Amino acid sequence: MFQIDDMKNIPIYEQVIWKIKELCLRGALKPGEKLPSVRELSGMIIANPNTVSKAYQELERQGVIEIRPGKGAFVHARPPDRADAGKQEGIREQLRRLVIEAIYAGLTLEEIKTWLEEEYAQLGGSQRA
Amino acid sequence: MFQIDDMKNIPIYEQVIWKIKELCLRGALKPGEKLPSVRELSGMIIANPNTVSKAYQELERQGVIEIRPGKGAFVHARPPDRADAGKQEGIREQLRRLVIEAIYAGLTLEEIKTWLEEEYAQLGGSQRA
Amino acid sequence: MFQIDDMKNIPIYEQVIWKIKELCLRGALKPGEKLPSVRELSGMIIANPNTVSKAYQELERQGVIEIRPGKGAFVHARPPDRADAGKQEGIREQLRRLVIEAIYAGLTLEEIKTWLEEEYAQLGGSQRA
Amino acid sequence: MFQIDDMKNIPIYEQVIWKIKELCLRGALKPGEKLPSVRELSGMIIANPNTVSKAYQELERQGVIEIRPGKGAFVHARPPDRADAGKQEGIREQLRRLVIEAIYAGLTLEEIKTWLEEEYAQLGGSQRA
DNA sequence: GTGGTCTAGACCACG
DNA sequence: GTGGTCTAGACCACG
Repeated sequence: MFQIDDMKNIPIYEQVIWKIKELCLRGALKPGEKLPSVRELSGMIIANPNTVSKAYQELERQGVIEIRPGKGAFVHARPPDRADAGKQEGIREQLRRLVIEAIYAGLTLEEIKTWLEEEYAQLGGSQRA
Repeated sequence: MFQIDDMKNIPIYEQVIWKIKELCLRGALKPGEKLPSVRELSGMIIANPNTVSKAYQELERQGVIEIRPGKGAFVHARPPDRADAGKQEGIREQLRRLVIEAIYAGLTLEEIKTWLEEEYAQLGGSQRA
Repeated sequence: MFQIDDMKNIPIYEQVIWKIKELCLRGALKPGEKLPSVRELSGMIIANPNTVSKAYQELERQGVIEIRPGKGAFVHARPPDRADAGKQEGIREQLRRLVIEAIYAGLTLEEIKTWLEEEYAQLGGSQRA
Repeated sequence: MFQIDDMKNIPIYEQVIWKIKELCLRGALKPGEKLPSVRELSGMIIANPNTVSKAYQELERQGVIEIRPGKGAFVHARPPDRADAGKQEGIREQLRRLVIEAIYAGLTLEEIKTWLEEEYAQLGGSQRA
């Protein structure tokens, strides 16, 4: 569930951030639910508690979770649906680079679109749109 | 043309790589065409020659350009259409993360798809697909 | 009356201390009046009795209340008007930091002064000054 | 200049944040100016580089400085003058607590106002208002 | 038991 | 030389 693949050059704390966001979107982690403690999770993924703590703090800053010191970390109740213009532009920039790489990898527009739909569906996007 | 914005924490050499790939895909740089020399380009974008050199070497490794020692760097004739399974999986992984961020930024599937199509079209993808 | 909002990371026992001091200053708690027992108050605000007990002990240390073992806690008769030099310096330090944050938040001197006057008035400061 | 007094219970990294903000407001650090490197500053104040780094990253997040990895940290060019409603409410809350403490320390409204004006003036607030 | 802070020290990418 | 990441481990406040 919290299995982290040590991917190539992607910082562990970012992988933790993405994994938890993914679990929240899939509904595997529900609003109000308690996350594993910093120590528990660091033990599970064999990482340093500081690394996990850094991920949790960034997740709180992004409004995904809420940290109650001494109590633990909890999935934030209010769903994240703000439309941040700056963030959206950053995502478009990422998309631009992804398309460049995709074309060089021999992928067609249709293939990418299919993947996109699959990933969106797996993240429960259909419930939102 | 080779204008590099020092974007948020993206290494300059990666920006150079993407920019040259983009220009190749758009047809602004044609197969066989000579690229600016390392010194010329580093002067244009006010970057360290080592940085540009690193970008060129990576571009050659990826088969995008060819470096002929003493002659310069040239856009590779062979069009980029190989299907690298490992690379494709990496792209899918990128796409997964992009979708997670997009949902948290309040974007719908349709919006992302529209962007995808626009970016693909701008890179001359229609000629390939 | 003793409603405690679990504010952003401010320890509950400190919130209790401030709330009781505020009620004393406003006159809602009068000199000699009996405070709720530790158990009563911890029940009201849904907090650990240890937490409330810690707040009461700190309030006694500061001379705000008096704890008579077996009898309960009472608002201290002696009004709080001693001039503690060390404490005043600490307050000035707090003020310095507050002003820094206020300027960065776009507040003007006049706005802060107005707030200051309002807060002072609400705490019955006019009776003293 | 970067002297940090190890105050009672205030985290070192927060003290660094305040000190740098103060220096920026006073004009001792000018827009575009380079801050000491993480290692330099950590040596100056006898703290761990990680602690200074944490302060710098928070300062960047707040828009006070800009970190260019490999280059250093620089005072942000655009002045911070956004009016964040949430932040302003937090400041008012701080002010409320400060007034409570001030009254218990025997300070009058006039004394606090005078301090406020002095601190504001020292931070170059007159240039803004 | 929980998260927060901090140290000491290592290695790495970028330029 | 610079900041970024990470580990190992310590101590502390809160409840």
